Amino acid sequence: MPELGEVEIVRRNLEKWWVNQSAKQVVILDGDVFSSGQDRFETTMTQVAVKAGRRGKYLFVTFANANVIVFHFRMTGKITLEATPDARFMRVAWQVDDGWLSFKDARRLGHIDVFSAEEFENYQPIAKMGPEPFDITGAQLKERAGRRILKSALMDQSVIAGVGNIAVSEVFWRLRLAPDIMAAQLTEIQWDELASGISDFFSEVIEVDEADEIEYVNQGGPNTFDVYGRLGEPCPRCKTIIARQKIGGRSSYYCPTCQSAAA
DNA sequence: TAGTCTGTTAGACA
DNA sequence: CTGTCTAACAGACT
Repeated sequence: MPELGEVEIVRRNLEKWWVNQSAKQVVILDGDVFSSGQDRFETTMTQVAVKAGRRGKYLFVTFANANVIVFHFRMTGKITLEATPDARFMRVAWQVDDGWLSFKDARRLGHIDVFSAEEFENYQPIAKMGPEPFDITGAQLKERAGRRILKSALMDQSVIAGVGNIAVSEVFWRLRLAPDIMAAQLTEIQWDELASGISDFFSEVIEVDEADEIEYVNQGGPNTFDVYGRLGEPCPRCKTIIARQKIGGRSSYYCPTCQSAAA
């Protein structure tokens, strides 16, 4: 579920489903999901969950004993609530008042860590992460991005937290930025538009996609985006056929007319 | 079928 | 340090 908006939706769901309770039963179906702390997982899960938090694309739950369990979904991970759990793709499951929560991950790229409070403080991916999109100005974004290809800079989590491949395609289309534009080419006004555009995009995702289970465009879910995943379809603005180009190893979808380099 | 795609990111390399 | 590429993995689509 991977970009910031979807992770935030799961965080809110966990606040409803899990916080103020402890797991009644815990089942580990695939111990490989732990990149650290498997030996502390079950004892931590017996504690009451105090808070569900998020930084960028990382989701974490803080427990009564101050331990923190961190979830990262990578490409295809999710947390579901089911009355009768379906074991397909399930890696870990735990029972709460409303049913069974489980971490599911078809591609098995996601991971879980169990940290003490101090270890969590020092967890580098979060410690080094840039500001949340809701808390950054255009000028700050410009300074942090440096002089790289803009897309690469935005996807660097230490520049700004939570931006992924879909957000880049969608926000670039809205602002009419060419997919391969360099950071140094943006005007001050465009930096401001970019900072607010990213923040608006995530706010909308959270609003539109809020649901008990996240659906992925690439796994049969509906495509609610303007250009992402729409190769060969007409641009919603000008009807030019949407193209695709790899930038920094990741596909960018864009309108060759609206998003010309000169713009 | 076989090849190509996929919402991520750490680590290897130039 | 910077940027670029790949692996990790498994399923869906062409």
